[in-house]
Amino acid sequence: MSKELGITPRDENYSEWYNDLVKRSGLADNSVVRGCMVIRPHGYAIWELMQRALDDMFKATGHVNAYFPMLIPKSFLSREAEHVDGFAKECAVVTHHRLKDSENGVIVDPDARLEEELIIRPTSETIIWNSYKNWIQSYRDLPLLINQWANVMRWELRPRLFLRTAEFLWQEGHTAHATYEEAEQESLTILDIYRTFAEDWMAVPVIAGIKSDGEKFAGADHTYTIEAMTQDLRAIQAGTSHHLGQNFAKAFDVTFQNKEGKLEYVYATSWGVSTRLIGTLLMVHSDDRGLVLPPKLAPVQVVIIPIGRGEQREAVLQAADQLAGDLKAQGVRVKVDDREKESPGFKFNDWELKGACVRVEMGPRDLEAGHVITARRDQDEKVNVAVGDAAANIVAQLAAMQVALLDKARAMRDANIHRVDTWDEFSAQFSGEGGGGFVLAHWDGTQESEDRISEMTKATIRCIPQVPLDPADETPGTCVLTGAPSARRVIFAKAY
RNA sequence: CGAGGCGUAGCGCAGUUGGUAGCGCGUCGGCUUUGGGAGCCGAAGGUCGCCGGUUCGAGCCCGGCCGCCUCGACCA
Repeated sequence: MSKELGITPRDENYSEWYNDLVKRSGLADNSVVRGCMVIRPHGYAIWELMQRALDDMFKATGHVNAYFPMLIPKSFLSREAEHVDGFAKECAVVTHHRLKDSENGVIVDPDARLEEELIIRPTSETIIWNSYKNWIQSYRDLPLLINQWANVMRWELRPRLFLRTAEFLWQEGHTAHATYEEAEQESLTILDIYRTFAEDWMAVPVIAGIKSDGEKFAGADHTYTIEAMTQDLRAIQAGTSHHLGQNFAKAFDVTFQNKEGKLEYVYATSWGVSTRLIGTLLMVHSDDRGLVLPPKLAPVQVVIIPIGRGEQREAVLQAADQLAGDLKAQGVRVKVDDREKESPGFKFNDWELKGACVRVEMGPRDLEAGHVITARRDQDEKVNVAVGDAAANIVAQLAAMQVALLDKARAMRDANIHRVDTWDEFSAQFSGEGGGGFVLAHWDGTQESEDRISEMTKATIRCIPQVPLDPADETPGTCVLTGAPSARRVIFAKAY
């Protein structure tokens, strides 16, 4: 059946499954430009739902939105040494501002070379801090809590739809604070928003923690992250929140006068989540029949499929519209699929592919019996529901599904977290084709060990959990590679 | 940037020894049909990735180029 639907089964080839899923479900296409993607309406609708939920949470914690330009003077990138190192290899550069005709078609006009080349933002710290310099003079100007929704470009050599594209959509928060502690609090507040969003909206369980120095953001003092596990048992970084210390304030000379009248450099944070969240959502919940979306982020939560022709059709459609109206009144995103050309069977498959959470089948036989048939996307059974109870019942099913998806994903993840104490066990866990799950192991804290481990096993340190998964994980031990002392276990995994 | 694979109708693919370009799905028209991708009849649809070579003749052989996908090194 899956073959007919054009989706490669997961256990046959997981990455092909993912590509098929994205394309067949109508979320996105590859662009003619390598690495870029066309986000189609169904995919963009998911992004809009994500944006709304996150934006509300940012606003509720005192943030405001603004917009900064996409083009950044090349010189800005090199102000912060680590920052330029981190991004130099993947920047697109604007060099000219005019085209002209020639025999071979349109060409770049060599006379229109820019005096200073411009970088298409890979992230906006530099252009934003250049503005903050002008906006901040006094402690009264702080904190400055700004977010922007934007596109950015990182010239990826190996793109994957939603997971890693050259251009992607995201939000990036950039805040300025009077003290280190306040900036720390901000970065943790955001980390908690991300964790809450992942779990309560995406139904994706995540482990919040801090990145090792080797994995932190280029230019950050330290980086917090939320890490999820995909169905092929790899880790995926779903969001990051950085404490930038005074690095960017120093690079852009942003100082403020404190209450004592003394000049100080401000403290900064930056934080972001991207359209990668959509890829994460797919990787965690979807199956061989298509999208499985958590109700809170499903563009179509309920689809009603009227069955019957001729005289029957009119009555069925009327009943369908009635139910749709009842559901809409309760804030449910519902669609009546009244296409005449397609058969009911086609529609069942089509909406399973597109990830409608609850399907309602409604035909003459049901109307006569005074019920409708419902089917939850994450379950196999069909359930009869009395017409009078249908709206309330379906609303309850959506709520139950939201919870069930999180529970299922958490059970899957927890079953694939391993505690390992010897190098043999460790390397065995990551050998072979599988992702290997999350491995909690002791690490001596050195960059050298981190690099050697990733070289040998392809597994990297995903994070040091903020709260230990088990209190015993913070019992000192010895490094799984070197045997040197270690304060706590950290999470290793192969990552997207 | 390294290794492999693939470019033929909108999509998915076949194309034998070099001999007039095919199949399925979709599309369009007609009839019939609606409870898990319905049926029959008919029709439209092609720069065989591009350039060159071999040949009487190239989708097929040879050379070059371009693009895409998968896997590695780098990354949200």
